[in-house]
Amino acid sequence: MTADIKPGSRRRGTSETSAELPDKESIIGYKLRRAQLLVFQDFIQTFAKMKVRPAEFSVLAMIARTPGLKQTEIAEALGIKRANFVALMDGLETRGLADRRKGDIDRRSHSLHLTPEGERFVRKMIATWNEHENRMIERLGGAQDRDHLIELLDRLLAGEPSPDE
Amino acid sequence: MTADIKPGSRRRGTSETSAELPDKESIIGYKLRRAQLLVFQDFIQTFAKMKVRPAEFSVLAMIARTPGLKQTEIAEALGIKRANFVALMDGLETRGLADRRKGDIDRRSHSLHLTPEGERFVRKMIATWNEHENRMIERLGGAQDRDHLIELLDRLLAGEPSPDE
DNA sequence: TATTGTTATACTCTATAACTATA
DNA sequence: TATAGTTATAGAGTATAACAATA
Repeated sequence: MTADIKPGSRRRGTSETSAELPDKESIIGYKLRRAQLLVFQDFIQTFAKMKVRPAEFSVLAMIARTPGLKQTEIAEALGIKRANFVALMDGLETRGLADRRKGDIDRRSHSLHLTPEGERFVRKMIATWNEHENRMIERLGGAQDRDHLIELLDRLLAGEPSPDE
Repeated sequence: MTADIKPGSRRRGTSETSAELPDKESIIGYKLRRAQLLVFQDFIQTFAKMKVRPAEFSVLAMIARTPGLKQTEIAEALGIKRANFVALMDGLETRGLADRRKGDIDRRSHSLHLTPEGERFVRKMIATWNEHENRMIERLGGAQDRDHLIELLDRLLAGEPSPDE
């Protein structure tokens, strides 16, 4: 259960095994949190005019990609508790962007779809999103670096269940 | 102001300029959030027995590295609003780990120090932290990959002011 | 009995305004 | 007048328990 870190890589990082005081600049979780905050802040500013928050964006994008999924399926896939999903979906429905349809076979479930207005809204949303995402890719140094970052983050996430109930 | 992404890197990522529906698996902010949540969850579990949360850890580590800093200096460096720092510091003081000393020159300010018990606590804390951090480094593939991840995150953060008031 | 969606609720983080004591 | 620390408070985001309708 000991770490067993690969050797020959101490060019710049801090100690792995000693009792050295950690510097926040080399702590994975700290840097991850700061970077995530920055990216979300850019996202929120970019989408302020459209009144779309990150969670709403991910729900709309997922309904657009795969219409007809059940509420619980979408909530689970995005790591949102189904209890908290209700108010989020209420908002999208009130704004006329998406709607719930009673399932034919299982009448407990709701399948989710975009309204025609929701379809139009999502098209504008994607354009705005490209603007934001390209800005982040530029900061990273290009799409290749983006791919590399995603790969490293996937390694952290590998084999983990969705953080849902 | 258009993106101007480096060419020749479309091996795996999704489109940068079209109106394609984004897949959550290739969205920087989404992956960043999930990875950060996972790392913090591991941190919280690892430190459950010591009753130390991430913010408390970073404050204790910073006081240990640089004793005598003012409250506001530490709060700002860690991206914590000074109003929210008060309760956090109250907790550390109540537990006998750190204390505030009235500044000699400027008697409005408080300089922060560890108590002797705080020093002992921090030593145990660092050992526990190494356990957690090594687990994360292992997941990434080694210290070199950790360094690479930190570098990519630093690019996102480059030139940004601390997200403080 | 179990599951889907729902309500109510609570707890943590974060954000802002206003106060006090010093400067 | 401005600053350091503080208080109070409000808003997100997230977590759990329990209920009604349906399976």
